[in-house]
Amino acid sequence: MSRSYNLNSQPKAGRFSLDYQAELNEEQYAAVCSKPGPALVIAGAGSGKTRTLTYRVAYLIEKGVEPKNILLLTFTNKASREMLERVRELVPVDISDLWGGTFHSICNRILRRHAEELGFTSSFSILDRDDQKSLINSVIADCDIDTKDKRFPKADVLLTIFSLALNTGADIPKIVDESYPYFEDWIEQIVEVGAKYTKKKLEVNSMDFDDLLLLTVKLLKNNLDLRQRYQKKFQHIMVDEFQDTNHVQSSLVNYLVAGQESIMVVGDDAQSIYSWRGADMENILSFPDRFKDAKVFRIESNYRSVPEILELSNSAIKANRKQFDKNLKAHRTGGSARPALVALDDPGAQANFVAQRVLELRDEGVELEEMAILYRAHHQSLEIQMEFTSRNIPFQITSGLRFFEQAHIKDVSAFMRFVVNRKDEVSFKRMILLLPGIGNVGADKLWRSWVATGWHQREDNPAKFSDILLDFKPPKKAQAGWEQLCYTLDELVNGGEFARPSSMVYSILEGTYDDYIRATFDNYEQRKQDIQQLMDYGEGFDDIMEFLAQLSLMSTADGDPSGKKEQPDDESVVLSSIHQAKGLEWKVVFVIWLTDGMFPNGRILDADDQDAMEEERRLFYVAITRAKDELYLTYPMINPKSYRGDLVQTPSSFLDDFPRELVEEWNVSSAPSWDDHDFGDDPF
DNA sequence: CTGACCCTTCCCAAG
DNA sequence: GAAGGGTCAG
Repeated sequence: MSRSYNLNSQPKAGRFSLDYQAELNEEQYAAVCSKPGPALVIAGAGSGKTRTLTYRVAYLIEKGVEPKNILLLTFTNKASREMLERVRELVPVDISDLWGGTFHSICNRILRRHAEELGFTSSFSILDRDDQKSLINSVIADCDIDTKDKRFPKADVLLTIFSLALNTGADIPKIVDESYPYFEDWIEQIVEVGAKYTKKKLEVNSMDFDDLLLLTVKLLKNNLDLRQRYQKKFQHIMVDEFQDTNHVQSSLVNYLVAGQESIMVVGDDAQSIYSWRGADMENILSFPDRFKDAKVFRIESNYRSVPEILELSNSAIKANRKQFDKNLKAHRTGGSARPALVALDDPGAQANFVAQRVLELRDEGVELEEMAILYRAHHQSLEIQMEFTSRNIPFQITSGLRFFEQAHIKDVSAFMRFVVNRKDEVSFKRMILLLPGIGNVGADKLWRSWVATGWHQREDNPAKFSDILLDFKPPKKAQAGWEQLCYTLDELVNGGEFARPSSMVYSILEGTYDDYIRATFDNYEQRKQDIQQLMDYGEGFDDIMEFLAQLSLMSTADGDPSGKKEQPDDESVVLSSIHQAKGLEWKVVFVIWLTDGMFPNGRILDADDQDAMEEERRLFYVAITRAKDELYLTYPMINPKSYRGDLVQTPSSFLDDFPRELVEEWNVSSAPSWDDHDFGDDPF
């Protein structure tokens, strides 16, 4: 497609009638229209970061840069979708071959093309945490480690260690030494398990999330020709949320940026909240050192929040030592009330208050989707969910579990993953473990039979899976189910050709899985509905590999895949963790559970780690800067269900970081007739 | 060998 | 307060 862009063969400013000077402020304009070359944009919360990036893309295209030469890296699918959408609105040019997406999805795209170079095939599976765990457990079993007298770290802990090592660029002993000194005695075995785990992943043609990044870096590092091709392709690279990049992501960017080419990174050090997955603020702080001619742009006008909220934010973050000094200037004018600080009796009262206030605000004309409830940890939303449900307040929640990670979705996917990647031991076993009479041992035997046929590493598909699999000897009890399963697999691959994704899901459900969920789960209907949604989502795909990759890469924040669950007129309040709320904004924000131990998190308080505490404070900063018009900070004074035993809660120490006159303290404690309470006398 | 049941453990955030 | 892990009967 050499597209409409060529209609005007002489690219000229103003061609799209975009008036950059009118639509951007001075600071944004300087960044958007800067000359090619390395650039660092320090953009405070609510300063129009997204706007700056999207206009920059538009500007480049207007200057004659072809979309296919642009790479736009983001942290969430949502952010990438939104930005591309906005660029489309700005420029009358087909941008479908602009590469935009999360680090993981871009890496996935690159790796699908060159997987063979690394010993994988292009149909490799992507492992989620659960898959990783089963794989690593099989590795531990192979390692002959005596866990009797001394406790060996569990799969979860091992994975965290491996991931941290990889994402920070340190080696495993160093991580154990620094963060897990009590496993000192096991270092040798941990390293061994790590090495075998890596080997195993290659063997079963599967990559975990870290591999997607790491192997892309490896590919570019080892293959000069390929590296130069991608460098030439991506003449302009833009990275959003750069403060949250880790070591691997940073080297990836470095490999992609060729000497003179243009890179623009955007970020805000005050919003760095991902150090626990290896994010290193040094990446943004030292950017000017690594790119010698880097221009630094600062965008400090805040368009989002009323001055009262902004003043509180500025004040709250000041307690941190490690930060670029900055003071966001309010662009909006005042007139509204100060943020509310609300002490409640207990979690139930807190939920009651939030629900009550939400309803009142809706009566005042604020739409539900303009309100959000934010919290430190997912489980803190429990009472709110119950209260909203009982009051019929519609809400949407980004839970901890991704759509794809739900057991029934993974079960169905296992069938598809196996036919696509026939080395995928994890999926094969998951699939056959569903049959009654097959346990770990039986599954392993059948897997060995499969490997013995050699079909796992053949390039072509068998015309019929049943021709091969029916010869196997499953346990007697499982025989009937086994046969049924073989015929289901035949439907997924007709004469060597993959069926369409949606019809695969259909075959699996009708062929075997429906019986299983009916018998296994009490919420059969719900689960069946989810699978039907999966089917609908599959309609949008022709290629099964792309479908599976998309499922794995989809995050919780992207919601369920059908995208049609919420009708447009069905507005709802958002319940979200603060991490997932990053980059978003609402008119009204409630930050709940502001007690020591809940937020800041208890472990961090106990550990007395200054850096961790500062990150926690940045998280608080992110939370309150989401609010445009109204902000409510709430906390329960008593937590009867505290398993730590601290019945009486201490208000969050973050609340001491700012002068009390910046908030309005609401007194709503134990009014017996709370439900009838009327806010008529309150300042709102 | 499988699967049910009881007990311990862990409750921080995500692509 | 749930979920994964270990134990033991069938």
